[in-house]
Amino acid sequence: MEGRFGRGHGATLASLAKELGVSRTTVSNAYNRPDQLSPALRQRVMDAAARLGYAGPDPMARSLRTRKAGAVGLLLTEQLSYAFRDPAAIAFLEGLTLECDQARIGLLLIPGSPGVEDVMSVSSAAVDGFVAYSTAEDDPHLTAMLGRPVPTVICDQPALDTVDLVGIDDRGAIRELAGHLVELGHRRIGVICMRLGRTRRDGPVDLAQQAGALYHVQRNRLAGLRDGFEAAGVAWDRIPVVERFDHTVEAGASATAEVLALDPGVTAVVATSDVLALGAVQELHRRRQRVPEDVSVTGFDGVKTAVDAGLTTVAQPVVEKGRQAAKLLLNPAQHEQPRRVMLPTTFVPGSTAGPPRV
Amino acid sequence: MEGRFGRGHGATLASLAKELGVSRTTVSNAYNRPDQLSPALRQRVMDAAARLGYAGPDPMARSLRTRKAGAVGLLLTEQLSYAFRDPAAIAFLEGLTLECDQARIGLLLIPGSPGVEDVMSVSSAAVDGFVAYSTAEDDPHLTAMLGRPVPTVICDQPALDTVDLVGIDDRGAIRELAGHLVELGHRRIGVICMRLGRTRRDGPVDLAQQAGALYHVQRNRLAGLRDGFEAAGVAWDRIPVVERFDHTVEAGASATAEVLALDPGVTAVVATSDVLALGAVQELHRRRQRVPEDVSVTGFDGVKTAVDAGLTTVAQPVVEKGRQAAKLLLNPAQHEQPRRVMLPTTFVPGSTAGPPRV
DNA sequence: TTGTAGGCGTTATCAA
DNA sequence: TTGATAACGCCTACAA
Repeated sequence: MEGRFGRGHGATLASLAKELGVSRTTVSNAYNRPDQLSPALRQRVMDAAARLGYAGPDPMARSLRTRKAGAVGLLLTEQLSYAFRDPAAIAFLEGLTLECDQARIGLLLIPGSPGVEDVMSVSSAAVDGFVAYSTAEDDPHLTAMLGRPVPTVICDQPALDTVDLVGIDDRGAIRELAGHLVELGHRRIGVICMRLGRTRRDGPVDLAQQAGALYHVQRNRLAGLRDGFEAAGVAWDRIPVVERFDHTVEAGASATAEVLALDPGVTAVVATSDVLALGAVQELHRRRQRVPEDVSVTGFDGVKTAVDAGLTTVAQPVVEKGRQAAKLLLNPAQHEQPRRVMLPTTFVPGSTAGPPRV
Repeated sequence: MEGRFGRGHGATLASLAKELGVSRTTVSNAYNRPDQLSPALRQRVMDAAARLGYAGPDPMARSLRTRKAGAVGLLLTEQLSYAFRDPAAIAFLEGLTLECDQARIGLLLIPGSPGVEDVMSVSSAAVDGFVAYSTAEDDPHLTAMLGRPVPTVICDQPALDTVDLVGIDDRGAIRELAGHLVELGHRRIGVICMRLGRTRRDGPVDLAQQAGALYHVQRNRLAGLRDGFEAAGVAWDRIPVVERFDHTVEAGASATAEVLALDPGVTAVVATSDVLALGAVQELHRRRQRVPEDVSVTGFDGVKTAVDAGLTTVAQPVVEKGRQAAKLLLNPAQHEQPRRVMLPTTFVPGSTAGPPRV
């Protein structure tokens, strides 16, 4: 990736200055402080620049000198392309960029998949700050990011007591959903959840695995469900909980199949995300089961396609999470106290949860 | 955005070297060429780094020295947040990031709205190359980008004979669609299109404005429609063409209302994008018109929601456009000849185009 | 295996 | 209004 059709290859601020017989300061000022210069001289500089194919101060040199990159980094800890497939991630990015636009700063998407141990992409990212979106507690990219001497904000997870956080009350929100199912009369349910750790694992998870999940959001959602169902006297350790590493509709469908194999008598399938829930509905329909007459289904997130499809779920303000994260980053903390922005969630009744079949 | 909770603020490669009583080279090697170092010494370096809070070589200084940023820039010439609202842009980004992931390089989203004349965000972006996505021919951001001495690829528009391009045959593709409508019997149609220039304008456009459009894609699509309809003996200058600056479903709806006011007798509304077409369908339904029984509607792009809704349209491989753009950028041209990657389009019959009402 | 030294291209400070 | 000088923090021949 070098050169291009022989255009402006070598001119620098210094070479321009020499050509014009002025100092480098003058050329620099022509670009950065037009008012510190006679218009005539400035024009001479600009003309010469055009003639020599000088496109202005080199961004890297400038960044080194000013200690500013003019960009913030987004750490996803997932294939970058995932961000454009997952509706919640897309909405989060929309919120983030809303603020970036306003502040006129760039957003650098930093590559780094869960399996990759190489954190060079993080340690060598030229940014003025980082936002980490929903990473595992033990992710090396996260560690690398926290090591960098720039402000940092975490969205969703993990909650660390040295870093600003934007999130929601996952545990409380899903507990409410559980309460709703309990009130409808459900006592025999199945749960499908997103990945609990960074290594691929698919299948049923026991209590220890639930408690040890390094994705705090999932851990909290499972804990919230447990809160809700145990309050109604349902033994949590008898509820099948099936994990999926991939967060796709297909994964939700196959997880549902697995839940039904584990307990064919469930009257409700609770998913910890809308995407998985959509898969559950799909699998149930494939089996000629009606939703919610035969089996109820609930999700989490409130993504548009799910809400449009009538899913019973909990909506969280994802775009707003992005905005708040950017705002925290752009207005760094004054005190030593890390800041917490907890956003409200809303129960979405939908039409996929009803009384259990009798 | 300075500092954070007093963590590692000052350590540099040089200070680390002094602390350890070794040369800067040694410390540098510890990070960049571990094999050029005795494991013991390397460990000493890393330990000292951890102790002093040194997070590794400064990215900006490294970039300056190596002349590599480890990122490519994406120029949208639109609010950044737009990229996460427009389905086609999202798909393009997915394609782009698919390749970025593989190459382990970052993607820098560069702010710059159509109205903004300040191109600092472009001239000071620390990137190894640029992809410009569908910009106006006269956009100053584009000019600034082309001035930078790094490789560049343009997607969709404008077609410049000095720059690599990825695109489709807009004119031919939509001509086919026009032919389809002609065959069905449509002779009286209305057209709604996206913005033709960088300044806000909404309303009917005349022939001169069509020909002068600085967004080549729109110009070509209108030309393709003209080709198709004139071939059937329809006088193009009698066809109402309504422009909308905003690319939203609402804009499509209001443009449709305007078309219908201009010619209440149209039997088909042709939109130059699916998003606008969706708005057309919406507006027609609001008016209790059946689609396609009363009025036919066609789109362009083949975005998922539109295809799912049964829209008659032309599908283009948007994700693939992103991949190809990234590939061109990552494998720079060997010759002086600019490269052209023209991707195939597919006619999607859908169910929103039928014979005209009699 | 380790050290020396020059320079990447710019901006900040201070003086003229 | 303009110029001289000193960093910014690092990489990399080259030498030892």
